[in-house]
Amino acid sequence: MPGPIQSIERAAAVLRLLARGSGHHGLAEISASLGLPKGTAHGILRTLQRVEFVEQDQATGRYRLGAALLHLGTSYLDANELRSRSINWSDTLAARSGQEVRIGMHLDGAVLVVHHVFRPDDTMQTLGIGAMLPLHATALGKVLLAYDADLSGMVRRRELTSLTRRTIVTAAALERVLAQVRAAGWASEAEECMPGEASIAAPIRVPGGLVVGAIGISGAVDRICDSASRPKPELVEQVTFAAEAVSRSLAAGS
Amino acid sequence: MPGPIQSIERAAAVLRLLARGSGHHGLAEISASLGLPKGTAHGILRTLQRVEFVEQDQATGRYRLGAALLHLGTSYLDANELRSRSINWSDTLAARSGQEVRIGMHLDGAVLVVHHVFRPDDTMQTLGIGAMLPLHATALGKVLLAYDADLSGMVRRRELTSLTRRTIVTAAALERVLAQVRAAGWASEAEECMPGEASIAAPIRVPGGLVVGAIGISGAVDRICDSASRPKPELVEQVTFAAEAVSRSLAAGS
DNA sequence: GCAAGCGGTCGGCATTGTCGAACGACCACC
DNA sequence: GGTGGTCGTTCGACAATGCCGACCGCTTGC
Repeated sequence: MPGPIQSIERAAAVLRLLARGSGHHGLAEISASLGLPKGTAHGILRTLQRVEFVEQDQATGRYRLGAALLHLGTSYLDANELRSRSINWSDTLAARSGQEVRIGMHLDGAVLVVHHVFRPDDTMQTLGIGAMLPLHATALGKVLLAYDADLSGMVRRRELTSLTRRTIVTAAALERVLAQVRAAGWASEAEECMPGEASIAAPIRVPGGLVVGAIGISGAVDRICDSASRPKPELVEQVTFAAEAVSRSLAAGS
Repeated sequence: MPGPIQSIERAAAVLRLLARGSGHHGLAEISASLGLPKGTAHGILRTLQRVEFVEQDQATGRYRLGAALLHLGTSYLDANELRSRSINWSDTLAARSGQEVRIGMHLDGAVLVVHHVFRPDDTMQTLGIGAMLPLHATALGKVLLAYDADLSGMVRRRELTSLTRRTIVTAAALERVLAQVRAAGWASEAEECMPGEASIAAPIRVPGGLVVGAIGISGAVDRICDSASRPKPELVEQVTFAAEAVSRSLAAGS
């Protein structure tokens, strides 16, 4: 792959940096974080501002993400085949299981949520589309790791951040779990990401077997697991069924 | 404002182009649309692909938007003060009026929807966050036009596309309506955007009076308007009240 | 009141991206 | 089954482009 364009890569790095911390970032902070001279960083920000990818706080002069990105993000959703193919089956799965449903795919060392169906009974839940979840502490993430050797290799070299007392933090333990996932064809997690919460997920494949995403349910531990702290078999069956249905739908469509 | 960076502006133009049409675009089409040599367009796309702002269809070689944009879009939402300040009042307005509520702001000659509350009774509605609505055919858009001279000047020089039989298509008629909006402090629309649908909106201001957004309700014509085809006064009052509440919240916070 | 930090500006230098032509793969149509 | 057209991609020479570090005016916090 011949030379990528430097300024565009830098602009993307600026946007990624602004996306972290969800607050306002100063020019000095940005240029220091990326190791760029102030003048260079300012030129990039000035240009991103012109195209409304970045906004500047009039009072403080600090920078934040711009409105044009919101429209680009939803335009991506409209064109995303994984999402459009899985919407119907997600609703079905949510109704049958009585739990909230998420579709995730890999992005940048994390799980990107591309679709989210609220739990049928509950009303107020925060919209999760576009959120990033940890790979090693969610059922969705374990599925993506289990079927992507490059990805699991990358994660193994990284520190596994502990989110609860139950989070898997050693590479060896994670590898054992991933082997189980590959053997079983589905993954689960109980209180490894959030106390009191558990989840189950299964892989979505394209023809040829490549795993492009995962579908899963999540909810209170006592709703997802039985008395022996094992995922309820009927829920596992519902999730794997939905995953296969979406995979078939991806294969059929185009 | 000294020189913007050419390649970044071009990359942004590519992304905007890909966002239109929601489908897959070929390299030749992109380079032709932007008036760039094929080689140059390819370099930009190659770089955008590296940072996952763009994906390429393995089979056809065509390009589409990438997953990283989804996360940037939702990160923008998290940091957007207009949205966070208006969430509570939007829920209240939806409950009182019984209609769906939208918060809009100006982006690139259109209305960008930054928040959306479903109609309380109805269940299945498509999520509207991130959508772009026409300025001249929606109540939200009329509000934004009425209080932004630059914007209304820009729109006046543009062809007003007709969406229904009732859409305002002449600059003179639009200017008359905008004067009424300024006089009344709110805007309405009936079947100018979609047959059978009507809407009411009012401006959201920051301290100093600058209009930064609009909040409005929309629904079936016979729910929004009375028998004389005029917006129901009690709904107008609820909308303007909500708009002022959000404006006060913006003033108080930060 | 001073100094340290901020965001913003400027202009010389050379690195960087631009550009048009050529390449191989693919498809569709004679 | 050739064959023309179109697709995405590569390459290398040129010079226009964007990079960079020093400098400016301003606010903020000692």
